[in-house]
Amino acid sequence: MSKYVEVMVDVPVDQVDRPFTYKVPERLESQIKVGKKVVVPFGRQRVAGYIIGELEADEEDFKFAIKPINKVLTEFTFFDEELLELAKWMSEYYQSYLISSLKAIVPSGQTKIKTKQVVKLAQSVAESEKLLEQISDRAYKQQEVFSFLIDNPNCNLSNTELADRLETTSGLIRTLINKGYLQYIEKEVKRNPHSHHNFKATQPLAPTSEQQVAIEEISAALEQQESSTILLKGVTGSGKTEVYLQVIAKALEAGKDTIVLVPEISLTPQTIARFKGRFGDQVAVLHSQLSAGERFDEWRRIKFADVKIVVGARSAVFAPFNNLGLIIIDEEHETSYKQEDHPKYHAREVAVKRAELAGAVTVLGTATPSLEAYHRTETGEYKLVELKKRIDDRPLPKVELIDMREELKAGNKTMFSQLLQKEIIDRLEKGEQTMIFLNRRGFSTFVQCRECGHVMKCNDCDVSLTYHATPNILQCHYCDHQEQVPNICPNCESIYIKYFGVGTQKVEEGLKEFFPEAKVARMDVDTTRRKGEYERILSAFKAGKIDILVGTQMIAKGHDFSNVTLVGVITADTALNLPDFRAGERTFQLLTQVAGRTGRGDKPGEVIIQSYTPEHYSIQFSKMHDYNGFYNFEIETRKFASYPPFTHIISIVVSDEREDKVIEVSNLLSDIIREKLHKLDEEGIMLLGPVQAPLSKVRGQHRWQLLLKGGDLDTMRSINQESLMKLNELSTLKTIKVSVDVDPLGML
DNA sequence: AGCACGCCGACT
DNA sequence: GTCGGCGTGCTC
Repeated sequence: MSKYVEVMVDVPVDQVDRPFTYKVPERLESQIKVGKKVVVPFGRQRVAGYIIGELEADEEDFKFAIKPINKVLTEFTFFDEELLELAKWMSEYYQSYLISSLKAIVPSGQTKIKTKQVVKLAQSVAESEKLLEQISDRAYKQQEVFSFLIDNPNCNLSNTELADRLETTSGLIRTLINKGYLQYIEKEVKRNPHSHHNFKATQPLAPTSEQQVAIEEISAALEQQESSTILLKGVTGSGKTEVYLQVIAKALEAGKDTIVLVPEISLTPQTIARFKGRFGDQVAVLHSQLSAGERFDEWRRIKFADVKIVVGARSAVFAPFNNLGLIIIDEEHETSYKQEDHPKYHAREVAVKRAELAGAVTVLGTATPSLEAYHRTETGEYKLVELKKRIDDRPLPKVELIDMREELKAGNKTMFSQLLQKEIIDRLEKGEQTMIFLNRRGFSTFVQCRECGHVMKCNDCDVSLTYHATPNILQCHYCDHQEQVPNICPNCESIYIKYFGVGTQKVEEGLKEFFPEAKVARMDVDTTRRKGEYERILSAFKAGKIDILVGTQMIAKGHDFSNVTLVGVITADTALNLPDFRAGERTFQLLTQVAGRTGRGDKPGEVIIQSYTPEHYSIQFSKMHDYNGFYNFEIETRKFASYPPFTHIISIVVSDEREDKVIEVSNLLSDIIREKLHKLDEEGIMLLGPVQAPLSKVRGQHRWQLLLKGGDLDTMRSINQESLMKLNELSTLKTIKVSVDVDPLGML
């Protein structure tokens, strides 16, 4: 009997999405463990892989020759059995390769431990003291360096650092090393991205009675020692974060670790400060701006050091804790929790699964639960805990709806309604602040020839180009392609080219024109691309150096500005016209979040929503701050049309540069699936399409789409998988890309 | 994904 | 006569 391992090789293709068995050479036996990264011979090459299983066997047990692994790359493991289990679940649920799921779990990029050469005594302190006397008094600098190290044997200084400190040269220290008095030792250094930050320590606040109830409910769940999920539905400004902080403290008391997920966009220094302020060094932060090395260091702190809490975006759900007790997902409804590339997982679903494996509690916090989450409180899957009141009983802001069609009829051709103008002036006079929200960046959303109607479009994507006034170009928001603004229509050579639609740049310009005395700033991807810019704008706003802040989604998230008493929404309907069954939900959530930015101080807030379809239920219910009204309406629509949460959707997108091939493959695949559905007599599962995808071309890739819709996800998945296998057998067009998304969030 | 094997067109 | 086109198949 000898030792063998099962290895997933780092080759993400269909044919090798299964473990391969390797022999463990005797010299490596002690290093073998599930979760370690290894190098193995694979065909004629060598590839990296992860150990996912160990076994004892005889050579004769195998029908084929077994090769030995070449190398074990790390002393530590990248995942334990629990995370491996989670990866397997993810691969199955989201139909992705196991190696892809493993790579999603493991820290990406650099996984080298950074070391530096530090200068140490070559002998013990006592012996060194004797040696010191041998150094001639003429070499007084050498004596000085040597005695410094005798006095401070535990300092970790490199040659140059030591030379700096003692005002000498690295050559002198090298002499001491050559004489055998000192030596170099490799020492690990940890990058600490927050070392320069000082976080002000905070104490728990006295909870309101509602917060107290929520804390008790969650604490009770924590004590139960079994997995459960709680939806914490709290209106904006109701103090959800304080509830998080206090239940984390409970988890800490019980010796359990906590993962806090926040949307990427909310992972700001202020957010981090709230957690570090309460729990100090027990908090690690994982965010996308960390370099690969910093990220790896934080990962190691979580795995090996005494970190108990992780705050991070989506992928922090894989934080390598082994005593997980609590997972908090803030703003549970946020779409950024869905991973865009394979495995296309949703962090909420992964969190609930991980909690199940670990016996932990998941808390989903939001003012506007996703239909999925709220529906599960009705089915009893999740427990519902509510915070209905704002802190200090502050009222929710008054919401005014403006019908922009009426404004136009009344002769107002500007993008600001009469009321919005009046209220902005009022705020400027009172020295209070205004936020103006718009979901489109750029200046104009499209550019059209008035003569022939030609719209300037991106060559590689099926979208119109957005005009950006600075730096005066047309830009594609899907592929970042830029081109010059034409003087004449490329189609009919007319000179009558007009800019339509409103973007943040245009709003900013408009505000400066209307209110020349006001200080106006804009915050969107374009103005915050440079590092630190985001922070700078927000702190200037907070400090009152800006009267009116214009922005996209970015300004809608979680910020707490007590002097903001007016929020304007330029057009509420931009998302409503998208071909997406979640359009209403998106709009309701967005308007509610935006409205929540005001009235957070002592002064009451006001919201003005401009719309061309103010009668739409999403807009009406958000005006009333009526989540339940919205939910009841929306859930009926979903039920009627068989949409999630009553069904699951699997989206299959076929793409290639050659549209005819895309259509051919789509049709073939649809025939295969339809035949299977027919044979299985699966009436509960529908196949829609193939149709040209709503976003029919991206980066030169034509896209056609098929949708499987039904209640039985397991069956849908197996039909899908078998069909794709069959497609692979039948089709000669194996280079055409087919991408599967289980539970897609958007239809685009 | 790589990489080799394998069977048909234009060239040192 | 070969060099090389990319179709097909395999990787413990």
